[in-house]
Amino acid sequence: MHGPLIKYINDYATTPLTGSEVELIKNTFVPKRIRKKQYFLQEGEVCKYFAFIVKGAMRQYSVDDKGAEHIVQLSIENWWAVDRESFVMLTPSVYNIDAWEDTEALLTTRADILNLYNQIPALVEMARKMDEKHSIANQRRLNASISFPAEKRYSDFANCYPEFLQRFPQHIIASYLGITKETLSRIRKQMLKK
Amino acid sequence: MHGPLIKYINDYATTPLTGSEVELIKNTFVPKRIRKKQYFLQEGEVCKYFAFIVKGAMRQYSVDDKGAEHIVQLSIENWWAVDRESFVMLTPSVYNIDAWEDTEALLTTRADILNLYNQIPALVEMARKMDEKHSIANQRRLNASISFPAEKRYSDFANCYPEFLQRFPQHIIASYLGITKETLSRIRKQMLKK
DNA sequence: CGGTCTCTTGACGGAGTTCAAAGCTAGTGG
DNA sequence: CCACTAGCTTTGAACTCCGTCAAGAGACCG
Repeated sequence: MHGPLIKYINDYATTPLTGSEVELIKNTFVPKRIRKKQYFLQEGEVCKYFAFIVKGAMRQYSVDDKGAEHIVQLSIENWWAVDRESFVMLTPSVYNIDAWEDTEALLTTRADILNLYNQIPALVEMARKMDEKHSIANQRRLNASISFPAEKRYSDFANCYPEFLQRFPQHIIASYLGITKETLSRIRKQMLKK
Repeated sequence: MHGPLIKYINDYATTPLTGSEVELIKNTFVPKRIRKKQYFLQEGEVCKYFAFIVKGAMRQYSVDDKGAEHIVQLSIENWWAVDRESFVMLTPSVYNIDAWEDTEALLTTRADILNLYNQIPALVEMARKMDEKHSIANQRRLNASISFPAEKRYSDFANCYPEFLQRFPQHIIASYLGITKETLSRIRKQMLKK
């Protein structure tokens, strides 16, 4: 169960985890099943857990005044699911996170992970690199959202994350891109002509 | 000259910097003047330096096919200026960073800062917290850009960063929000009526 | 089967863009 | 002290992309 997480950390760190470090991690990250449609986090709650996805798919979204969902993050295997703002600041979250497919995840709390940071340098390194990667991806997405028209955003997304097109339906992708499902449908039709 | 940076780090870290650590930092961060309109980074270059702004204001933006600028980041005193993607991955940047006002900054390279991370735990801690904060801010902005209409994005921005309204002209703010200067002008007119 | 979820299509409306022109402001030099 | 310029903001009119609403067509699953 913890294999993918250990591999993930080792891939990011310069020196591999020792046996005792692996044990620590196994004791700290607790396996949890989240069934399709089940909430991992609901709006208004504090996000207590940081989840590493071993299998499955999750989505993070806000809901506006009119009840419309806006997807801010999609995650599949070897990704993380968490509302960082709520997790770090201990403030109520404005987001919901739920499972789009039946999911197996590894959960840890803020206290436990801070504790691990003190004991496992490789984990600190991994966290830093992960944050950097995350930060970069967000920067790109932000730049795309203010600089590019919908069609280019979609084709960039399709190139960059082809797996996601298989795993999530179109109206979810549309919401992630900040457009409606109808607009995405029309864009795809346009693109076929070329 | 290094005072604000030392203070900044101490504010983020749990234990204050020792005298020798302060010395290390002073030797690693090199002061640099960047005059108004002068480039700190040009599109196509690799971003070699990480800048802490002691005094002044800078902007980071991309330029699209039609020559229009899209502001992705604005920074003033006690903020950082860098294209993280280029800095970390050593890839040519798609952004420009230039000084909007005469600026005094403290510069360091990737090699030097990685080196410092090994010697100053407080700096690692500061970097982690800074990344977290940055990540959170980006998440908010992203969510805003796909969830909220222009007027709400502007009023949120005005509440959150009132200093920026003083320091940057309207057309810069408009670009940062992903709208045209004309639209922002009309939005402000609307808001005055209320 | 019937129900739920998903995708498509059309007609209409609205938020925001584009283009063009004019007004405003602050700094510069005579 | 005034004239001039450059950068910034405002305004109007036409247009465009995208959202909204509504209806229908597949597809999948119990």
